[in-house]
Amino acid sequence: MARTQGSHSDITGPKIRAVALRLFAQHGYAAVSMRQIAKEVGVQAGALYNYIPDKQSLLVTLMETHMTDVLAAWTARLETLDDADVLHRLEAFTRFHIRFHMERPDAVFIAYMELRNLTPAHFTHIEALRSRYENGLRDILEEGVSAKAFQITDPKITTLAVIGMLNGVMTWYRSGGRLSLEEVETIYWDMVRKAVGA
Amino acid sequence: MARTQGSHSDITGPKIRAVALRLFAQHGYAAVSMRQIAKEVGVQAGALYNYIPDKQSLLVTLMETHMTDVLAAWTARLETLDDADVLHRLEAFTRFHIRFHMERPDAVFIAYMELRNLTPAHFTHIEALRSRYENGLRDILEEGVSAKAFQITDPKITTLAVIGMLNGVMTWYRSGGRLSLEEVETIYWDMVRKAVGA
DNA sequence: GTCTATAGGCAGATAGAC
DNA sequence: GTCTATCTGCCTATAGAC
Repeated sequence: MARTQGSHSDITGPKIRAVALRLFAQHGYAAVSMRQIAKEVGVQAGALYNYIPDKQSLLVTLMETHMTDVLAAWTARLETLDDADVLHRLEAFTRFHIRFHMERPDAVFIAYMELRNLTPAHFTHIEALRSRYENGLRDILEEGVSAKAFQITDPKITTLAVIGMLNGVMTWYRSGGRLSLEEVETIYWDMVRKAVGA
Repeated sequence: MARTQGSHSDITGPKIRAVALRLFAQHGYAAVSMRQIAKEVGVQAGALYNYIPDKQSLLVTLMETHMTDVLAAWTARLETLDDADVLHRLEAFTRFHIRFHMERPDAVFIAYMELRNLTPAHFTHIEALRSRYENGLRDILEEGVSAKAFQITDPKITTLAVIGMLNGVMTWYRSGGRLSLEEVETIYWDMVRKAVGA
């Protein structure tokens, strides 16, 4: 049979990751076959193995990329706020978290839901990245407690509670609904501010 | 070959559901085979089909059972509080939600994570049950607003934010840690109370 | 770098014996 | 009600041609 497509393709690698991100989020890692990914990329299944050693590595790459992206983006945002007081930094984190995560719902979903499909070593690695990000919020809360700007009994738990609350947005918000994302941010910021006693 | 086990077993049905609940939560619906379930139940794969028409029905049954259990338990709890004021009802919901869900982490995880594996009809059914439960919280919040006991700009969103915050407990709390569940409940109740402006 | 073809194995579900 | 055996089909990953 004649080959159906020629070689050449510097974009096949990124395309594989983009397709996998969408399919893994939609159906779950275990439910997606390499053949499905290949079909949507537009190559045969065997060709995928020129870009990835195996299916699991593809998943790890997607999760790692997402976590380092979040970290880098928040670090960059924080640098623009060096002189801001602790309340403004908390507001910045709240709005940043909602907006950044709403822009990549597939990556967010995968980074949380597919942790159980990682080997222990990969799991530890990904969770370390997540901790570094969450510590960004914890640092703000602890500074607010020291400065007596916040009334918090347990900054570690408050960190987890706030992150949990903000993550909830991803489960229900759809653009084109009753509220703009800006309005949702403001409502959540109001709740976060009150919850920390500021 | 001789059969390895005799017939009779009124407990095989419940056992199948218990095993499936654990395995689906641990590895994900798509990653668990009927043979795996059968092995842990102690029967051959074919025998499972005396109890369930197919794999998907098993998943639906688990999710439906969980949702009706939550609804029934909260309804029962609410009936013991008929004369309580709105602040006490909100506290009761907060503590109930954390405690009830922490007692069945597997069912909670499945009921949230495996929604994408449902047919549209099943999805609608399960989501309707979830809405009925969440409306229990929304009713409290709206009553609190009417009574001017809470300062909330948007009860619908506050409902989702509070549920999201409380659900976060399931992702990190492990018994035997630094805090008892009672203490965690109290910390979260403190945040919920402040967040609604009570 | 992509193709075709295939190895080797496991999947969900069913049939018929007991 | 459970067994064994099996149908049919898809899975991941690799080999070798071009």
